[in-house]
Amino acid sequence: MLTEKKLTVQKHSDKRDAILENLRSRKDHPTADMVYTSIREEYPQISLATVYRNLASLCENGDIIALGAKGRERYDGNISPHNHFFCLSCGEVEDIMSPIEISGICSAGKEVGGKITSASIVFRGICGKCLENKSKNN
Amino acid sequence: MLTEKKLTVQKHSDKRDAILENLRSRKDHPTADMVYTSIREEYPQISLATVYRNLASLCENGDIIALGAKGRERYDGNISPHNHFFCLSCGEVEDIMSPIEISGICSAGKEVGGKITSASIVFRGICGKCLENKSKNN
DNA sequence: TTGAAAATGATAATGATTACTGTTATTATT
DNA sequence: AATAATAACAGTAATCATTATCATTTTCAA
Repeated sequence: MLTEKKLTVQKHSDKRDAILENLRSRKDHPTADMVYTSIREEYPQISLATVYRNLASLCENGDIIALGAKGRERYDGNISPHNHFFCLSCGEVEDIMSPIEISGICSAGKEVGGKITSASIVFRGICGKCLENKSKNN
Repeated sequence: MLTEKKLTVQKHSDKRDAILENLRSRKDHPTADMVYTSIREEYPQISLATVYRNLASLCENGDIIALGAKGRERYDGNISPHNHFFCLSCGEVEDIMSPIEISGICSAGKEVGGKITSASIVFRGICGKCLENKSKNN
């Protein structure tokens, strides 16, 4: 009945380290497949399943962030608080590093019956590149 | 080459009206499948594809909002500005109606090369129901 | 009424992610 | 160092939400 997650001890993994390092070293917000392509330069025989598995455990460890993108998930190796812009046209995600202040989160916390662990601002729109393409094609 | 979206004239559709009415009349944030189940009480022969199609066009019309939930999309018939809380455990979405003020969006807009069309705050955490279940099973 | 185009139902196809299985690597303990 | 337990792995099948296709029906302007 109770679906307890079996508590396991994580062992060392070169692949997981490499995936974390890969995400930390880049400034974009790659999909699992993009990480797979990139990491294969170092580990040509790595399996896509391994990439997915390690991305999931890195998220659980709090080492990286899953951005909650639609359709294909995107990951961020930068875990310092910042916000994101999602292009509705091409799916690209950009960092919004400008400091943004939110007032009223406290009352939001009271409104939710549960526990809030994170809050961030999601900006949506059309990125510069897509705007360009659009103007070319009209 | 240029993938122009063919400009079509939308014709009247009872199903689309019913789906919009369904979303407006409920306070939760159903998935496409949940809408399908509900709307079949009125239109037992409706196809799931029709539900998906109409949810998409209602979004394009600006009549409803897709919340960008992970895995399975969720829809909201309330288009007045408000924010949402996503439960990381069960996927439920709750409204955050408390007025929340954001300052600094302007500078964020400058930072993005493109055009920002919407901004909202995403709260994540564990909902009350999941917190309860967790405490029972420990 | 008629004809063009949108909407629909049924279902196949797609594509991202997860599950499974047999094998390999890690690590604590002899 | 050898052993044993189990986490991590590669390869691949399975899952599942969503989209595409296509033949038919409905809408609606002329």
